[in-house]
Amino acid sequence: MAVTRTPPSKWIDEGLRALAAGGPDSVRIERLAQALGVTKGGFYWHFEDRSALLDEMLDRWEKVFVDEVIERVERGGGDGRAKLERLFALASTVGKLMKIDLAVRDWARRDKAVAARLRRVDNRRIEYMRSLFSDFCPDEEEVEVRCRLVFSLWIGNYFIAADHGSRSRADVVSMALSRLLA
Amino acid sequence: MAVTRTPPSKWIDEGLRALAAGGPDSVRIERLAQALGVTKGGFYWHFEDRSALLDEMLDRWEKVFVDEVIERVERGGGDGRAKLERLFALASTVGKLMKIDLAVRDWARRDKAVAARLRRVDNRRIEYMRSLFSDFCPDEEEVEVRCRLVFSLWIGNYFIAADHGSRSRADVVSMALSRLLA
DNA sequence: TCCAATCCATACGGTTACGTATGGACTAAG
DNA sequence: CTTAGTCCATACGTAACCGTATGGATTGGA
Repeated sequence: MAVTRTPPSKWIDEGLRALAAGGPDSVRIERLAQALGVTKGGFYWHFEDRSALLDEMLDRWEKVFVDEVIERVERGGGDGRAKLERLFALASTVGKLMKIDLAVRDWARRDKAVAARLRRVDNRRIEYMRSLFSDFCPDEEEVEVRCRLVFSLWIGNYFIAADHGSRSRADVVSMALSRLLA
Repeated sequence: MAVTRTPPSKWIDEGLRALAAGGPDSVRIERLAQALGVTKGGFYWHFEDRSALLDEMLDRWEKVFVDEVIERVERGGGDGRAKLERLFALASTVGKLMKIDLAVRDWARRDKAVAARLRRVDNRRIEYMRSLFSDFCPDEEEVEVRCRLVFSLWIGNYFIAADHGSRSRADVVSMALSRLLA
């Protein structure tokens, strides 16, 4: 009946922080313990082993990242186009969350279980985007193409390091987005 | 005057293989040695330390990945549009090379030196694409936007896990590309 | 043949991290 | 206050890996 000084959620928080900073390989239990000001003694009370932590980190990511963003976009109201603009802006500015997303995305390339989760998440995102595009775009094929391009543009914004000469990258991305939402 | 049984290039090959499979953290000298059928004894003859290997791996990647692809595209001839199609197809099918590229791309997010290299490489790619688009697209702004979208589409093809309902992902990507090359 | 340079095997110490075992500390209930 | 349950500290054994030191093996040339 004692008070949990370091509940599982804190380990998960710190784990996600490490994941965002250095990928899954840098999620080390003893480092998390040090960051939390405790030893790993309590970790193995809450978790079976390291992979159990990784699983719960992904659970949290999967639950929060889609619902939270979609809910915030929906709360703003407006038509499909307005929501898409807000979705893109929101997903691009969360920063901290974005880094976790990118780390998971890379992690999925070498772990089948993570890949399955990512597929679920990405499909829900595409599904939501599809519903928004359908508001003002009648051609189904065109909707799919635009979903793909907007999603790719968003990902590319973080994985592509190129500049665009005199133009700023943000400007080019913004112009591309406005064409896709026309 | 002895023969080098395991020259630096072999260590670099094996290192790139490990990088593609598991990211930079999985490039372990003793594992590479085992894969090469030797011990690490010879490694420290050729390389100063582990980071020297990583550097030379990046040297190789930087030299080969742009020149090789561009040269193969150019050799095929045709107009800008044809070359762009070939560029996209070629870059998407190399597979093995693609995995290295993606690993470097993720690596760059947490290492400034790698990020600088990636910027150089991506800028050269964009530059090449820009020249190709300019062949049949007079508007400079439009060229930048299309470069960005094609590049993003290419990256997204590997980092996005979503499906498209009844349509195959390859079809959607292909449709998107043909729109961008119109 | 024999030398000398090149390359590799082996052994070592140091570090980091996993997972376990065990005991201690703290808290709420009775 | 006692007690039982919950949570954490500490210590341990094991494993992987880094980088070094040192000696042995191999090979082209004198």
